Amino acid sequence: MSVPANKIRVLLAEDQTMLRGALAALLELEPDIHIVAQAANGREAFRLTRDLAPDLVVTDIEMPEMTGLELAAALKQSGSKARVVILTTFARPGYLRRALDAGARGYLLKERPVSELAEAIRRVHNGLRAVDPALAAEAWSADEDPLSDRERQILQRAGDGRSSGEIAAELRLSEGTVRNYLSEAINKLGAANRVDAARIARSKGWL
Amino acid sequence: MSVPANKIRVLLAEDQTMLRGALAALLELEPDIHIVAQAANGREAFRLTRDLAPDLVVTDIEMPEMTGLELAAALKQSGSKARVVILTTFARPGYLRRALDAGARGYLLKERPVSELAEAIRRVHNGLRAVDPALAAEAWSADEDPLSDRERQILQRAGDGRSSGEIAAELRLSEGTVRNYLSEAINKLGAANRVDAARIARSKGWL
DNA sequence: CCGCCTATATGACAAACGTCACCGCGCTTT
DNA sequence: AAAGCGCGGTGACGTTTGTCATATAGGCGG
Repeated sequence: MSVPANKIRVLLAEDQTMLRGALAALLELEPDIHIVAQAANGREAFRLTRDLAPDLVVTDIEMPEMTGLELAAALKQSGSKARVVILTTFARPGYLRRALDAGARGYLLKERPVSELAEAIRRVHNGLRAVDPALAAEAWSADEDPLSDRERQILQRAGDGRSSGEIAAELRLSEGTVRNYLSEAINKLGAANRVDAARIARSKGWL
Repeated sequence: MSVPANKIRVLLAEDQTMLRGALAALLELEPDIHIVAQAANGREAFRLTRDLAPDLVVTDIEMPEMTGLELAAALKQSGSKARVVILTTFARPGYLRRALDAGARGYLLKERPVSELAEAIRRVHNGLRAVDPALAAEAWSADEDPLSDRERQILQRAGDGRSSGEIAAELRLSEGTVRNYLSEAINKLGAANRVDAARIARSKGWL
């Protein structure tokens, strides 16, 4: 493998200031990596990526304004050439699947040391993939998201403590229909009730 | 302020490997700070603090085995001379109050830059306090936790999707009693139902 | 011992929830 | 045109939840 003539130009998107700053400082110490910009949310990251055309975007998933998964999809759709590495706390198969569908080349957990992040950046910049091996294995055998869009919408709100009536009003459905969708979702997930169903779906990365 | 003759000996407790490693590396670059050990959970941090007697413990709150708040309380109770700085994502008044009750001298958010962490470490080592100013102000006017121990126990489980019957069996209460406690909690928190109540209590740091 | 407080329990009732069978409409597929 | 399908809706039924009034038993200061 050849040493790059120029540094890899990286944009870092992460909403937690302390982690973002610490990672930027450490990555900047690497001889072949340069942080061209930092963003505290997905929308800012999208704008900066368009303006600065970094080689690579390292992004968290759960951020305000726009999630990292939405960011990856938006970049892909806008024809950006920046490659995307997802960096997240969550080992949820559903997240990995969505990330790869959105064109991400790397998926790394915050449970791993910083050195692996630098390594993943190099691999992806060289056209390879960098997916956490344990998670990749798990994702292979993991179940598909069985929820429809409606069920997802409704389950999100139910998991937040809204009543069937409130959800129906918000989504302009009848209350009976909302109950029907919830019953379906509970059944599909093998849950005991709506709250349990929301918990399960969240844990799998389906919400 | 005098420059310390010897470095401040710090133990760092944080369960997320990447953040822990990055902070340790950056703090170690400070001329007056030395990381004597790292811990990935509260129990380990407690043991290492006993064995290594650091000047100061920087700890996350939400960790496996033992939370940072429990760690602070345990250190205080065991007569440890190590001072405690809490470092957390959550700007919850209830957390701050519990931290100070447990003897913590610092409370800093992960929303702040790394430089402030180093500064907080120095302040606390010099016998001062270091509490996030915005949060301190908010905590002053914040409401007291109105929940009893029983209500907290029950609300936790209800927020996880357990039924009244299941909770009753687990805690050896009658189902009616569980419903009574939940009704009380819902009323105290001004919530619409058990799930809403759990959400509110969590957001205030009472669960 | 008395009164009071707290924790737990009971019963009753209305509201919300979960389930199921079934309907109607618009769209595809054939 | 007929059949099938997905989405939304209805009605009915039993269960769970939320509320309230009330009860009992133990602890504790006076």
